Amino acid sequence: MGTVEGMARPRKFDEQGVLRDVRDQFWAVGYEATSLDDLTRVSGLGRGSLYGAFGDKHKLFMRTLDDYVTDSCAGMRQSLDESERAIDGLRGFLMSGAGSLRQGCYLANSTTELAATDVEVAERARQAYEGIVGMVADAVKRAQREGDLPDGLDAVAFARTLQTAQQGLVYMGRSGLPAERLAGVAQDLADRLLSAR
Amino acid sequence: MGTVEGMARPRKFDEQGVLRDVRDQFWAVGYEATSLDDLTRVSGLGRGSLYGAFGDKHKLFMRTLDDYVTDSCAGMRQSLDESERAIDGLRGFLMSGAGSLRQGCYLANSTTELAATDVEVAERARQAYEGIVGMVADAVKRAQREGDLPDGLDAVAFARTLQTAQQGLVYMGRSGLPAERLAGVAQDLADRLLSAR
DNA sequence: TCGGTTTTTGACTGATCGGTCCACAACTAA
DNA sequence: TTAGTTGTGGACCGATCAGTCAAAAACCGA
Repeated sequence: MGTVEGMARPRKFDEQGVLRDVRDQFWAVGYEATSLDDLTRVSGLGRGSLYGAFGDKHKLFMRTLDDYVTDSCAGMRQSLDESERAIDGLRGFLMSGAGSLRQGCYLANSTTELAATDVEVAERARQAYEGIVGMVADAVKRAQREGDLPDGLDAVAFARTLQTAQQGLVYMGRSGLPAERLAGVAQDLADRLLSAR
Repeated sequence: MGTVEGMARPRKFDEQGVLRDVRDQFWAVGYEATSLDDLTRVSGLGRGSLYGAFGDKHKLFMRTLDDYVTDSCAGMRQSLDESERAIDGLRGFLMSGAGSLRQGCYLANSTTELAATDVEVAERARQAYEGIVGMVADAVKRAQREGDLPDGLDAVAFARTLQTAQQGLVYMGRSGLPAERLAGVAQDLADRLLSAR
């Protein structure tokens, strides 16, 4: 950590790089199936360094999950905000569920594996989905102002519907549905849920 | 096993009951997080009996997964066939995704945890979803004949869309979305995807 | 009752688990 | 150079892992 005086030996590794490698390992095979030997292997760090820098396995995992959620939400926010018409952003949000394929969504995978037994993971998932619903609902309201969605729509409820459909796409990709079929489903869902009627 | 002669000691346990208890344990915490001690505890059987009757941990797991898939598919088929109008069966199928709540779907949970590394699980998931798509597509075709869905619809493509939405509901339930909100989303999705237009 | 067969039980094994610890390396300030 | 501090690597720990095995128990046909 940053020291105030008598600097001592500096770290040899790149923290962000290690977190990315560790996250990818958890992502690929899950939390329980990842051993500390796996983590030292993919990171190139010894156990002492890993523990000194990030704490135990669970703390390290939560760190990667938090970073992922933060980055993902920021990306979504930006993508939704940047689209000239909100309806295009919403379509992009929905279709993004078809993009991750076999890898799935790190948060979704972790939630499925752990949320029932790990309250910290459950709480992160709850916060993340609440945040996403809020962002999507904002975009829905903008689309309403822009005349692309009916005024009568309950923005928050509709945001949850879109989020559910998006997660369905993520799951079908994870489960092995071929990319072209997944893309077709995404297109179909977008047309049915987001077509200006 | 069934013996031909000199019958010997009969089994003390109920195979179906053991399989149910074991499945519930895997279902609750996942495959990797379940130890053999957990399995002996919930089943009441010793390790030898468990191995003698079902083989190792993975074989036992696959057995519970196969049974679950068989039962689930049979239930779906029956539910779809029994509905007087196919559109009602389809609605029931979609809404069933909101029924399992925190427990989720055993196959979906297992697929998320293992499909990326376990080809047997991946193959079971593929077969199951192909079968379900076929059943749902049959119901879609019936609904078309009954005038509740437009004739121009690609039944198989639309079946995949419904399945994706249903899995989205399952996931949102697993991730902790409160029951009443989940029910609302299910209702909304059903109205949007299955309303006779 | 008894021989033959299968089931049951739990002690046991080697491997691996997550986590700790410490000798040593690498650096800064003086 | 030296004292002080922190990072590194890997040996090591007790616990737990999945899986094996043999002795005892429980049943059958005869």
